Amino acid sequence: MSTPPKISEAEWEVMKVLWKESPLSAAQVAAHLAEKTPWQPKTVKTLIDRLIGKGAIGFRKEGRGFQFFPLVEEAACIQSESQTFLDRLFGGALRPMVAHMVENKKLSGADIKELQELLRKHSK
Amino acid sequence: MSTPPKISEAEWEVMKVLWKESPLSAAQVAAHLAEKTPWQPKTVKTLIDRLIGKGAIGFRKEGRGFQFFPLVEEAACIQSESQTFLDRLFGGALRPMVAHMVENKKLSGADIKELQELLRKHSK
DNA sequence: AATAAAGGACTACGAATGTAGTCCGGAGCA
DNA sequence: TGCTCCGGACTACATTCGTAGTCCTTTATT
Repeated sequence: MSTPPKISEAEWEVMKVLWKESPLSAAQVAAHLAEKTPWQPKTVKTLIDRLIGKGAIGFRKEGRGFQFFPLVEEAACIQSESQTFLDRLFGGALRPMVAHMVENKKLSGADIKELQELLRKHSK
Repeated sequence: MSTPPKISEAEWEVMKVLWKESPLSAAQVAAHLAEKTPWQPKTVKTLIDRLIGKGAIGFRKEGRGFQFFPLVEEAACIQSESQTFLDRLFGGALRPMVAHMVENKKLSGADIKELQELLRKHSK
């Protein structure tokens, strides 16, 4: 898979809806987002159009309208966004970031155990 | 200091220079950035102007020119950027992000030890 | 069949961003 | 003392983003 396109903040919300459930019509996506945001259906449609332009989602004619679905994987997008973010704030250094986050966000005991497990596996 | 202003990607580079060493003249900042980026001095000056407008840096007249210095702390900026980022990509959940990063970025043994230490302290 | 409703295509428009350029005033040089 | 050059102030301009609106066509309804 090629590099995922740059997805803006608002567009990301659309992608999250489609990653959770697809294909969906524009109206359905708008309905999902209406629960979380104050966006008008037209706004959502614009975001969808732009995502199509970026190659992030695809569509097919289905009955009276179109159905939209992701063309890029969530994991790949997270990957590239995380990379950009890390480079920007920490020059790529993960440790100070995790330190910061561990201190400011609470983690469940299970989360911590999983992280410790991850670290143990990678410490060799 | 109140909430740090929103600092764009290019502006962030300027801040990093000033956090490392300040006060500096515009020309000095431009010189530092010239090593890392292809930006013209005028471009750097524009970024500095915008950062002043946002209240992120301050200045004082010093001899023939101005000296610039940060008004916001690096830690505070990192804090707020990290939060935005986490909310956007992970709905605020730290674990999947760290998992992703641990698997994709290599950490030094010392980094891992420090992280484990951090987690241990927070696991209670 | 005429009309109303639903959805897609195209247009809008201001703020932020990346990336400079122009013009002007003061400091130093000839 | 006039000219030149550095740095500061203001201006420029294409893109992207957020946030919609308008208009046209296709479909369902009476």
